[in-house]
Amino acid sequence: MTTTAPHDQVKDRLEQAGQRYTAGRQALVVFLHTAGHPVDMNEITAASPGLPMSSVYRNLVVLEQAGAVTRLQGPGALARYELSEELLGHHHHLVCSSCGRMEDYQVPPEVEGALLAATRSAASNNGFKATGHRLELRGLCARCGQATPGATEPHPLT
Amino acid sequence: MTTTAPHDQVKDRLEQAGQRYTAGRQALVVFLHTAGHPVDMNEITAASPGLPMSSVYRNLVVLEQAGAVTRLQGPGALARYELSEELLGHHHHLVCSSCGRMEDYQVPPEVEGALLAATRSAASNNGFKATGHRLELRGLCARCGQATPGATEPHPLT
DNA sequence: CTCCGTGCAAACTTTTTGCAACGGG
DNA sequence: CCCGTTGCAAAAAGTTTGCACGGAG
Repeated sequence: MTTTAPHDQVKDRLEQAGQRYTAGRQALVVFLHTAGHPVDMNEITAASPGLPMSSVYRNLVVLEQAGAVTRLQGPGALARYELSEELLGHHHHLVCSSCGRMEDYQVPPEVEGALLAATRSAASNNGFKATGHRLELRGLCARCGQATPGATEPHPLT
Repeated sequence: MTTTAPHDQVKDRLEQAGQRYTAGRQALVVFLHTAGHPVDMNEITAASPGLPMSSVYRNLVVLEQAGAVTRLQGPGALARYELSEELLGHHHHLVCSSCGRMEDYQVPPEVEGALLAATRSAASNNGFKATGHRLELRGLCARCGQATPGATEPHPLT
């Protein structure tokens, strides 16, 4: 699961963008990589107490612009971040409607094919030029399975 | 396109929740209904200058809890709202990666079938109990088709 | 020496909440 | 009358920005 973090690719992308692959950025990439699922600010700061949020946000912006990180908007107000599909490969997400947690998820190839087809057929629709797709499977994660079903309140932490 | 707004269903739902279907709420429902796509606060307040945002937010919460309105998190920071699927029927969205605008979109039945199948097969995955799905087709809307492709900045307005 | 990156604090944006006044049933 | 609803203003939550310092190239 914890295969070596994609430091080289990230470094290349950053340097192409005229940015350095500093210690803080490496730590961020390692954290995103080992987390294995899209993380939010709470998770990041919980993992490194004292780390200033502004630096984290700034580094996330830099990494996003370099194409190394993707920012996702979950159901809640908090943004979530993960390594980009260019590093991680194409995938989708399971989203817990109770706590907002996300997990990566690969759909079966037939479904992926159907989504590709839908993207292409939508390419003509309404003047919209569709270029990609994003699927969320909503439900309850293991933690929330038994708690307040139907609710939308966030869970304690992580 | 502008079939009669679903006042009766909304009213029923609100009354079941012990809430009234006031003028402000009716106006909101009419606006959501005639807009025909998920709208954000800017669009709402632009349509009714002077209307206090707090009331709009509160009414949206009430309507959401009554199951008449759904809150969507677009790519940007602003939340978008539309009439719930219970009123509008099941559908998905085209999302402009440049300006954040969303349009409703029905996928072909085969794709919908594949999504259902994926939802069911994910039901077993990771302890996640998948109960529904949400598909976004990303691309450029008609307005943004020629402008700054690849960018993620919002467009002027509406 | 020159920039890029960092930390801190303050600003900003979006959304929520408290409180007093209003008005329909 | 009562209680849900409204408006205004203040607060909260999340994110962004300005500025000065420090370290890498």
